[in-house]
Amino acid sequence: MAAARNYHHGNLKEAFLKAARDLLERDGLSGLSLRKCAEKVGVSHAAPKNHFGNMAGLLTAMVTTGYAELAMMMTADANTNADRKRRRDQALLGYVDFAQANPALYDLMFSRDRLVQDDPDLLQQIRACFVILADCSAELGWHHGSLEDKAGKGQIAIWSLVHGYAQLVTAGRFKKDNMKGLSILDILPIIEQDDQN
Amino acid sequence: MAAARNYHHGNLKEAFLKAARDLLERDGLSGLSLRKCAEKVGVSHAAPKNHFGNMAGLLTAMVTTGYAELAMMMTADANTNADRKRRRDQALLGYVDFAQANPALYDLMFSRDRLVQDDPDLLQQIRACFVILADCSAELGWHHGSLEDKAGKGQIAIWSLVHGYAQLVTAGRFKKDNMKGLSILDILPIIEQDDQN
DNA sequence: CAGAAATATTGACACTGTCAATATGGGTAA
DNA sequence: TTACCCATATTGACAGTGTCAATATTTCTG
Repeated sequence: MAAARNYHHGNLKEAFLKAARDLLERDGLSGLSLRKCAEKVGVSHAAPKNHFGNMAGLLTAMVTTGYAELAMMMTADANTNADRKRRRDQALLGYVDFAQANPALYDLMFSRDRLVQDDPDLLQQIRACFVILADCSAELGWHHGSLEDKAGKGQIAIWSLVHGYAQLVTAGRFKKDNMKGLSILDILPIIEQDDQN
Repeated sequence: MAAARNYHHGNLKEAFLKAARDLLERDGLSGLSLRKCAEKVGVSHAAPKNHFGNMAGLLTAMVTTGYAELAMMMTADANTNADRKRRRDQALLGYVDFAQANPALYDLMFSRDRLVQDDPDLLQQIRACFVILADCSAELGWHHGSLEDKAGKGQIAIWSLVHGYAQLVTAGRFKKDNMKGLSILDILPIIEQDDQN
């Protein structure tokens, strides 16, 4: 066997990640500590250092797995042969689903604080999510500007919209009356420029 | 004089808020502590308790002033008689300007962790910002859905877009090549539904 | 089987938020 | 003025935190 049940504990790294994620969603980021993770897993308080270096390393590793899961949620049952609009809808719905299922982790994923921002694995997973969103935005309408800007601006727009929506919804910023039966797909088409004013 | 130079220190509460904000933007949220604030102001380490109760109280008060400033930035040089489109543009630009000028505070303002979410003053300031954005979204185009949904969905859409854009920009998530000379006003009009696909 | 390397533990340190007990000073009424 | 009360500030203590150096233990390798 390659990486299972080796050494003393056997896959302690993944055990830490799981414990940390449980604590994060249960008690919030301020309720998460390395020592609680260690106790939950059943090892000494300094054990995490061997696997993550420090707290920022643990959080970065956890966030990296979060982006990987986010990418999976966006492409879950997406038949590659399906038309792009269908893939786009699936990606946006999956994006919001992920945020609602993992609100504390989602917040941390967009925090500038406490993460190793230039971690190569993290950057790679972020880029993978960006690629999926870029595919979504390829057929977005475009009123002004040159054609070559289309892709770049479309990516910025759709990521801004879905990220803002996801975070504001999970933060409870919108009144529930306004949200009845509403989804990100209902919000997507309503922003456009009103030229005759 | 009413509230200046009273008691021992004189306006210690505002001194704490200013010190906390300096530390927040300089060292990030994880580098901010009550004891550092107290030392910076020149009082004992337990002094903040009298004014804010605890750390969450201090952060909540700071965030509340942040929302007040955000509202001011959105309505800064907005002539009430100006047409709505002009006021909308000013509000969106002011919104992004605020986020870029106070990135750490802006992040904290949308954090579910470490704040007293049901603080009345905080809720009031958030609502004030929402009202301004609601005014902005009143003339947004609307392709589908009934008229009575217009206002609610428009508010959700525009707040989602500008919040997502502001946070992703301040987090450095967009490549600088794509952002050259771009503003939120360039992003606003590009999202619409493509019906013929 | 022995040495090396990876992994885990122990003990310590400085720092943190919070609290109870105490001290200090301004405001107010006699 | 004097005496009192109350808001405000200080002190000292405590449990909890991340981090590190030193040490111990287990696994891998030759």
